[in-house]
Amino acid sequence: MTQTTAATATPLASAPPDATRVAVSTVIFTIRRDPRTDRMELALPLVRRTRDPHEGLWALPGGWLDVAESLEAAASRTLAETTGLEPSYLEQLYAFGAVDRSPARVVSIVYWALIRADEIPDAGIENTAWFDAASLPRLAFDHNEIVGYALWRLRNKVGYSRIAHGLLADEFTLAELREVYESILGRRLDPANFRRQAENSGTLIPTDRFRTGAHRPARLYRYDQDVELAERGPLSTRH
Amino acid sequence: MTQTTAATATPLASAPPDATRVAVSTVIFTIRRDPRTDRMELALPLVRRTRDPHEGLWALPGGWLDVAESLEAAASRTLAETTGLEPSYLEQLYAFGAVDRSPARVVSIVYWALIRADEIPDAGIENTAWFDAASLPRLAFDHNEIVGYALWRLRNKVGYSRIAHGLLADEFTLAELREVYESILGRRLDPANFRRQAENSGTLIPTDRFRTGAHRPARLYRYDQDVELAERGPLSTRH
DNA sequence: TCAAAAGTGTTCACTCTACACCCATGG
DNA sequence: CCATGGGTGTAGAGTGAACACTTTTGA
Repeated sequence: MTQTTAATATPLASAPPDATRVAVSTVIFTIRRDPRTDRMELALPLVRRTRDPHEGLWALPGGWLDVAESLEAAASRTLAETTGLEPSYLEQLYAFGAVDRSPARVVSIVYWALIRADEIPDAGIENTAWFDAASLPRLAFDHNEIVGYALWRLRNKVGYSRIAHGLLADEFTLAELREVYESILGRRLDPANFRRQAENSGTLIPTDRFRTGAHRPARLYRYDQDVELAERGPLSTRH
Repeated sequence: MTQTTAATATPLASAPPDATRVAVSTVIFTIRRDPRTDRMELALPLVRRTRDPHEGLWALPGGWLDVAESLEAAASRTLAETTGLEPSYLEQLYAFGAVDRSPARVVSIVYWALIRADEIPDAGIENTAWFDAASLPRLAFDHNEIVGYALWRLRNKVGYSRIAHGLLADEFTLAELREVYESILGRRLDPANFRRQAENSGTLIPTDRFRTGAHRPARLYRYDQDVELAERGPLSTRH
């Protein structure tokens, strides 16, 4: 089972033939209100491929790893280059390295990220579009599988950490926070019990401000910055 | 920030100059009884480096990724080549890719594994030795950090999954299982409560056999194979 | 018969869940 | 004043920690 040695002309400028190349991709979620159902839903940006493998299909934003940059730096850079986004949360997801996942041998280090809706530039970028995470088209390479895993991790992690933070503005009501959890977990949560859990988590700071609307005003909360740092695993040296 | 084009002569046989290379390493734990303290402890095999970067220091078993093998296959192969071990549990840990973690640019996909003491070949392998996971010497590259992260993951995962299985023989007493948990978590567990939790987990099958010893014989248990499969995440296509 | 591990029972504190209920606001 | 979401109270089920207690064996 050896790799073909035909020196095909590839558009990958400095790629040595016959070598394994390292790519970096990012699954980046935001949350938005579906105007039709009026429900919050997870969305992610995809980039339309303009070159040969899977040309025309949508793919995760990403690019090649530079020799002089770390994996996380590469994820940030390629994400910004393809989508213009600079997420507030970025974490390594998994390294995908099946031999047949691309015509050439590519190992992809995939990151996943969260971004607040207000951090998304208004001006769309050429060949980039946002999709409902629950109903994606067929994507290039193994990217459907990758998004599925990212969703699994997001749902998992929301259960024991405060990552919902990455999807909300600085101040938010408990109902807004609950809506984030509901759309990630895909089920309704009891407002009364959610409130108690959130208040007892020790990570929320009530403010003196209220969100006024059609009904009784709701208190605005902030996340406790101090808790933020303690929560990360042993690998997080960033920030 | 462009790539340097100097063609340096490197000892890495088929390495294209100036490219990022992909390595695979494995942190593989077993459990053994420390003859001095009579306590169970986690141990892992290390390989003494015989070449230039960090020659003489101990390092994790591993090697280069082959162009025609998957990441997991490479982890299994390099582990077998350097230590002769074939673990019963193998899972991807993390991809390490800091620019300065090696003189050359190397991205390491690190796996972690568990192996039962009875699966370890008696005959030691040249340049390989087992170390107490709690008191390691200074290792080559960033391998101390990697082992630390693997320990963190192991402790984490033992809380919500049944991986302790990978460290025990087919049949075991609850006291043996408890000792595994105690050595992983680093603290004593109440035998009575541990028994109830284990029995109520639905993953243990009591046998009719008993382990006889100095005192009252203890019932032997097996793990339920059916539960095994359901427990894995969405990525596990193996087996 | 005694030490020690195997195994059982009970209590307390805490958490999750369901759901009844009161409060405050805009219309 | 009333519909609606904000916010509180409370009772039941379930779980984990602590620990007293009984059972069974080898020495």
